[in-house]
Amino acid sequence: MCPTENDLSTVRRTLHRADGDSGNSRVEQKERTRQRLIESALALIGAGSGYTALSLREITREAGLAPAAFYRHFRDLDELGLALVEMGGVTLRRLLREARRDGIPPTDMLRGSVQIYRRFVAERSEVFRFIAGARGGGSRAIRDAIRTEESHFASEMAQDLRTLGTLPELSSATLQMICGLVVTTMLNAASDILDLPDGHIQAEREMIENFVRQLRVVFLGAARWRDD
Amino acid sequence: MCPTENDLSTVRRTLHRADGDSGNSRVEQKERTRQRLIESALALIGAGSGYTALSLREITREAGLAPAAFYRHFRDLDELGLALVEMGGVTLRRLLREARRDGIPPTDMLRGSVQIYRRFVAERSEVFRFIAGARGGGSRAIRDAIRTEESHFASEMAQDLRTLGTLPELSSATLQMICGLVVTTMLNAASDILDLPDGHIQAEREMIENFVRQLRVVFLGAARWRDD
DNA sequence: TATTACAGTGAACATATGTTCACTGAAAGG
DNA sequence: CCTTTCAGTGAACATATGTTCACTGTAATA
Repeated sequence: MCPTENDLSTVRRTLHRADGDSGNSRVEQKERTRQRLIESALALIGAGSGYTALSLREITREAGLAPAAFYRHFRDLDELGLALVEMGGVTLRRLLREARRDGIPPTDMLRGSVQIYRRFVAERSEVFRFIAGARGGGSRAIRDAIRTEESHFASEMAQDLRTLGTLPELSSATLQMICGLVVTTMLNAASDILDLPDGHIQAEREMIENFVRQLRVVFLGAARWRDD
Repeated sequence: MCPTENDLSTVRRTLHRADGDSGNSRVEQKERTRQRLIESALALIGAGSGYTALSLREITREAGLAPAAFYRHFRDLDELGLALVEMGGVTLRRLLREARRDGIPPTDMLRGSVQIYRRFVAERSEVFRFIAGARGGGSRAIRDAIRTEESHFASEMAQDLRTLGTLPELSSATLQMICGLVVTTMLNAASDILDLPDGHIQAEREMIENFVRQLRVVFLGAARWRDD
């Protein structure tokens, strides 16, 4: 009856979050299985099947849940897809952050950035697989969401170039246009890299080299650009 | 009863190929329904559903055939997909041919080419929808086939630039690399154009303008490029 | 402590799918 | 003319899918 008791136990549960992993409250548990669903979807994508080939039952099976449980977290597959898009967005943001933190190699800044990117694509390959697959394939809503995310990424990149003092005479609009070009080139390269027969490091080298050169062309053109 | 009668009718059918459409022989008939299957697939893609969402039964239904008839023409859906890729290839070749025939507008050759391209995308929208959708989404075999087709297209384009005398100081390898960049930019633009909410011609204008500017950056960079 | 909210279950449903098989009818060819 | 070939049929199959519903146990709450 004493009102403090329940408060205390609640608090205890809430505070114990340090040991075990990350909480036991009801909402936390729910959030955790939601994440489990998302990660199961990513795992399946990583295991080969494209996003469009994904089925609700497959995902819940992978997550160890009954099919009906899916509806407690997402209205339909597209909603799960949108969560994946968002996850793709944070991955890209992390990429930028990391590139910023590492600082740009003094001489060959382009090749350096590409190396970081290459590592990122390899490490979070499922995410890039998803984006590459759903960018043209998925439902309308998902394609739009991906486009939005790409655009945000391009803006952030333009902002970074600004702060870095690269291409100082270009207008913001032009910078944005150029970063858009860079982004599509990046995503296209990711898709190519992921489809490389593994082992053939020579083919990978060539592909990366081609990628670097394409970016060089873009920045060469950007430096030459005159707004009017 | 008279033996000539059958022969005559056969001959009549065979020779009459001029009127009606294109023949009645057994192989011709088969080829025609094969085409019907391909076009049904394209129609379904045009009507919204992505290539990966296509089903054998859906296609035969659209074509007015029993599901089992499909196997008389393709081993599985992927084989039909490869036929679609090839069709995409000839579409791109036609694009180049048409651009060549029309001749390049003296002053603004880039904007002119983009206009031709825009028209092509609009007219054969289903083909471009398919390519955009299957480029990242479809099965491994199909993605590879599309990549091959893109590469051929890039080569042919490089060849054209050579004959046209554009960028004369670039090596063939460099030219190929640059055309590769142009091709991915083109396909990306196609996918963007096709997703435009129709009616909004202002949005289309901006999108095309952005596309033109991106290509301008690429060619500006190409002109600046020095092989070493 | 008794009540409520609700994440997850398991069974059932209506529908779709790919693939098989023996078949039919008409064109092709000896 | 008689036989062979073969594109297309229609029914059946095993399997998959999305969605529903009444349910159960347990955490939250009052």
